Amino acid sequence: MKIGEASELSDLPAKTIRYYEDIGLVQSDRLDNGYRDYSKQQIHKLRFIQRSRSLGFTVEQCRTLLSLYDDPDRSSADVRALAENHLEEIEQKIQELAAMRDTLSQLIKSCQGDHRPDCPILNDLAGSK
Amino acid sequence: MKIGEASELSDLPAKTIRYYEDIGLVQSDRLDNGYRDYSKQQIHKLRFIQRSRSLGFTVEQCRTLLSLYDDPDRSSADVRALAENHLEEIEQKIQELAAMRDTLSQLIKSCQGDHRPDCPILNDLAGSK
DNA sequence: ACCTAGCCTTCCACAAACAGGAAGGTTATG
DNA sequence: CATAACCTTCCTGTTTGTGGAAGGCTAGGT
Repeated sequence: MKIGEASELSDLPAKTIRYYEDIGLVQSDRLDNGYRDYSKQQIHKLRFIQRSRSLGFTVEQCRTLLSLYDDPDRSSADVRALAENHLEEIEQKIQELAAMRDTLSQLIKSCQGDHRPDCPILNDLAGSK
Repeated sequence: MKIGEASELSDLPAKTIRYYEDIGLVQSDRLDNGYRDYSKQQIHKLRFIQRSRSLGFTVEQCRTLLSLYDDPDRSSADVRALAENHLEEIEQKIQELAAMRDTLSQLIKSCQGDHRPDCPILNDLAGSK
C-alpha cells in the first residue's frame, strides 16, 4: 500500500507520515521504484499515533506510548502515569485559558465598541486602574 | 534606563525585549556605549505588550493593539472586534482541551495501573473497540 | 509515439515566540 | 588590576509540521 492510501486510512497527511518517518517514529518498506510501501501493521501504528496526537500527546510521548504498546512486559502503571501526567498538563492549560477568557469577556463587556476612541480594553492593557 | 531595569519593570526577560525590538515591536534609544536606553514611555509600551501577551494575544495582535493604542482616531469597535475574535479562539481551544480531558480521564479511570501489561488506555489508542 | 494527469520522490524554507550560549565590550568596586 | 555584573551581537535549537520546487513513474487517451 502506497502512502496515499496509508494517508487516507490513517487520517494523516502524507507529508506528516514522511515527517514521522524522518524522526524515526514509524518505518516503511520500499517498492522497487522507491515508493514507500505500508503493511497493515504499519497502518495500525499510524492510526495509533494519529489517535494519540488527537488526545494531545506530544510526539515524544507518542514514541513512548508506541514502545510501551510494543512491549509485552510493560506495566499498565507506566502507561497510566504518562496519561495522568498529560492530563494534569491539560487541566492546567485549561485553567490558564479560562482565566484569560474571564478577564477578556469582562473587558469586552465593558467596552461600547462604537466609533469613539474611548476603550476600557486598551485602558486595561495600558495598566490604568 | 538600561535593559536590566526595563526587564524588571516590564516583567519581560531582557532577551524577549531584544527580540521584540528585532521584530519591530518596540524601539529603544542607545547610550554612547551602545547599551539600550529606555524612557518611561517605552517601559509603558513594554508593559502594555506584556499584559497583552499574558491575555494570550499573539505578537501580531499586540502590534495591532499598540497601533490602535497610539491612534487617537481609533474606534473602540476595532479593539473590541479584535478582542472578541481572540476570545472565540480561546473558547474553542478550551472546548478542545476539555474534550481531551474528558476522554483521558475516562481512560485513566478504566486502567488499573499495576504491574500487569493489560491496559485499556493502550487498547483505546490502538483502536480496539 | 507522445502528452497529460496523478501519483510518488527528495530537499529546502518557513512558521511562533522566544531560550541558550558563545565571544567579547563596559563599568563599578575591592 | 582583577573580578563581577552588566551589556552587546550572532548563531543555534525548540515543536510539529506545511508549502513548494524540481523531478521520476505509470496509466490512459489521442
